[in-house]
Amino acid sequence: MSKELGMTHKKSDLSEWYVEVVRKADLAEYSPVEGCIIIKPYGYAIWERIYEWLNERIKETGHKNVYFPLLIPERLLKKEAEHFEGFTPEVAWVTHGGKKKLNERLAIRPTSETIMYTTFSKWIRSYKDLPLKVNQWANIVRWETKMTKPFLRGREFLWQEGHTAHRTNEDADEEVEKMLNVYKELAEDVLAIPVLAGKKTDSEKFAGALYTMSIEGLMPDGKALQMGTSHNLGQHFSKVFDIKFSDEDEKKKHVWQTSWGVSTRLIGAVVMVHGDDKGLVLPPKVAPIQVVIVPIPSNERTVEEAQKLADALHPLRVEIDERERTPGFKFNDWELRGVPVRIELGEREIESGELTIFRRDTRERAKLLSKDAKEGIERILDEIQSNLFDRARKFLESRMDVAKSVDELVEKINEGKIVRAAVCPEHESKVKELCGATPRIISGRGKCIFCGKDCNEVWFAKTY
RNA sequence: GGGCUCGUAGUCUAGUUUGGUUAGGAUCCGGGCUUUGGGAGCCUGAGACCCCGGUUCAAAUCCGGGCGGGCCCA
Repeated sequence: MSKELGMTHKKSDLSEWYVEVVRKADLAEYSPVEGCIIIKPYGYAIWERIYEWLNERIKETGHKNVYFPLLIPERLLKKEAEHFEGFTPEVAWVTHGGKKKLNERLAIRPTSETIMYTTFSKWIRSYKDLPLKVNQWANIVRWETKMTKPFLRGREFLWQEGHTAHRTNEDADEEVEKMLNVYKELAEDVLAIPVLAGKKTDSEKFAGALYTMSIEGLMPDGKALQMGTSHNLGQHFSKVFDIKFSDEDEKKKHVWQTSWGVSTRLIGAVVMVHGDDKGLVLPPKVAPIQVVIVPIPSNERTVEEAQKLADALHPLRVEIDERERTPGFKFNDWELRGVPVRIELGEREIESGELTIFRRDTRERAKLLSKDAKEGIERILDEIQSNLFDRARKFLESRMDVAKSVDELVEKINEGKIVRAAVCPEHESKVKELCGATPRIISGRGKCIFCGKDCNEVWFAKTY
């Protein structure tokens, strides 16, 4: 046998482990384009689980899907100064059409506010047109110069971006919060990743927003990962894109806007948070395959039994592994791919009427009466889902801490914690200088640990 | 942005220091036999020196430049 088949890095070497598990579990591979990955069928299937759940929620909350162009004329991108400033360093430009140089460069969208809002101004005439609530599923290009990592940071990624326009700021506030909560629910209930949710500091907010809210997960190395953002754009964009409506009082007013998004980065978070030394561990709700049946040996009789069992388990996502490999090979292979439940089905099981069930999260075997298969497996999948969440929650809680002084903050950050500390905006950069941590979200109010001034208390952590 | 490293079949690697047989092995892949409860075995076939230039009788090996990967630090 070869060690190269399985994982060679321990999860404690997180960075190398991560890249190895992404490749060996067949989620993604590198492409000929620097910084751009190929998402393989197994990885894409995880995205489809996220897509299906979230798309449903986006519609339930009153949004409609649309599609706007990939290319954004430079003059539109430039309109909102702060936005342009913020995105300029990482915009990729189209300068030629065939052999002809374009009169005006076209940006490949780094986000779609500017192209969408140009059109919003035509769609919105009256308060009766509000709220306008749309969403698009699209790809995005941001020319990252920092080290890229599959799913977590790349030059192109897939996401959804919601864009809404409202009559009042209160309505916009409500929308921002509502969608943040949808994201929190996605992270915690579907991906089994506990998150901190709240408002960003001004230094970390979206370029052009009034304020930004986000959900932040904590990775095993103590670095925080921004997993979703929801922005109140105020009237910054409606003023420059001239999105006005006639209100009931017959006055022309600018709309209040929001935008919000999550991306394929979530796949990276799932890998990091739940995986172990044997490879991927997928929460049942996003696992492309929830149950794999390994017939032992793979012959007519066992495969027939496996097929009956698979039928009985409908509509769970079940795969029967009929490959001409030994059981041991298959066990290792499916563990590497993180399938939550494996059923070992051989003569023993057929004769005894008891199934052998292996749980990926605990790596333990149990017996289950064949006739109770459906409800038994469903129960186990639920248990795995909540066990993964509990495990991650305990980890997060063990790494949450408070600092009352600068030394304490630096010390705790260096221990891989996410630390609450009051730091005024002028001293945020000092924190980064001292320990590499940046403000994640605002947690409350306090007196700055540097200068004693009244200010926000903020969660600090190193980040991806 | 700074530093350190590494590019040999699909994958992992030996060979590079000290230039010189047909570039060796493992795995994967195809065919055949055999086997199946934690990465089985035998036979057989196919498959590689990142690119460009230089030095040399001779370059995977030395030199220069590119391109690409990984790690660490700001």
